[in-house]
Amino acid sequence: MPTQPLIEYFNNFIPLSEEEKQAVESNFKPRKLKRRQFILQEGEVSKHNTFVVEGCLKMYLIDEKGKEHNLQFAIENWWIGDIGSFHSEEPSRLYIEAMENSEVLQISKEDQLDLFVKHPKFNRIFRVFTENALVSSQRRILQNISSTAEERYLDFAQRYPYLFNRISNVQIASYLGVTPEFLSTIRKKITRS
Amino acid sequence: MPTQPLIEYFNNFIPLSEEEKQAVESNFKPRKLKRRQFILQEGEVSKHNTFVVEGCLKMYLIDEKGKEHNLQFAIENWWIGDIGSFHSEEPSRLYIEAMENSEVLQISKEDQLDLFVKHPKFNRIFRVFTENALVSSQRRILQNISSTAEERYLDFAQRYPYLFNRISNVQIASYLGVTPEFLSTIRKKITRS
DNA sequence: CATTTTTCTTAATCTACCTTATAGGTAGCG
DNA sequence: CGCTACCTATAAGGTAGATTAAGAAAAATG
Repeated sequence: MPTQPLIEYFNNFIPLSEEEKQAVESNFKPRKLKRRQFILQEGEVSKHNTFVVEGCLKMYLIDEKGKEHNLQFAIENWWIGDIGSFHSEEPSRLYIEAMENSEVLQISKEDQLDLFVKHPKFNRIFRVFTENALVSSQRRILQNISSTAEERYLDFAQRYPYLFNRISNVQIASYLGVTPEFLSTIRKKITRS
Repeated sequence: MPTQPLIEYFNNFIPLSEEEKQAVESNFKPRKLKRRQFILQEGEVSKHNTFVVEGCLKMYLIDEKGKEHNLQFAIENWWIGDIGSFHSEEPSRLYIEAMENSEVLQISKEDQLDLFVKHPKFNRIFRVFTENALVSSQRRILQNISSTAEERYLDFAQRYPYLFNRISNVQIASYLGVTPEFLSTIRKKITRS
């Protein structure tokens, strides 16, 4: 049963009934992704909410100069998706790409609405997930407007050690909002001290 | 009835039954604030979720150098609160302060949970609010890591004209993550061109 | 295994933004 | 109304971080 990890994930959060487990089983579709494969590209409407069973993905913006800016990473047991486009059904400005061969579970908008109506518990579960995501997002904003790149880098290493040891510095630099060259000088400075 | 603006606000979003209106009426408490008055200070646990009926508030962090960094403003029909502290019941790192004499409606955590249980529609309403807040928050992160201060300033002016004409440049600078002095040079450059 | 692509580093030059200081203007407040 | 606090502008000098370029190491790909 490919949805097992997701059922466990929900169940750890709030215990699910058999019907609720069944609903997860039937509404989420498994999908295998190869490294470099996209599940969303700029201009497309985001049709799915995605849970990562195995692997690693990134969501990013490409600016007018062609540079990538990472908004989010997602590894095992994380969610990823352009919520704005998913709800407004307007074209996304973002890309979501597998950084490793990955395995995900996806739910469509209709199926998610259906899940919320038939099993209201998920309304509450997703409200709390979204609240948690908002809290992280706000913490990151405060850090961006109040800390130096070095402080942000050290915090990232502490906060996400599993990501830190899994992705390249180029990707971390893009997430922090600095160039890879400058991240390299930061790293040199840190090891010296 | 001081909760009338909030009831209208909810009702415009999703029509409410009479019992639901009644529940809003009885769970939200009105409160008048004077300019400079705090409804949250660093070290306190955030006990309320706040809706602004009239006036203007800001939520900010004070860093180790004593500088304020604005995370959010709120005027009429906006929500403000430290969601992280509100849910975790851990001390907040943030301040929420009235920038004008204001009138707000506040709900406590128990009352909000009670509202969600007795009137599940609010679960859905608050899920959608939180999603919208997350989308804005993510847009701001992308802007912080990919745009210059000048671009962020022009975007702020376009996106929030009512705020732009209501608060000082010092406050805008703090929100954008630049010093007031540098914002002043940006403004000079813009008017010249 | 060989080849191509990506990653990390270093260094020089350049720019966005900060710091400190000064001063006139504007608004809150008794 | 007048005082005080805050706000805005300006400018000089300083620092964080970008850009460009180039080479070596590591990893992906076939």
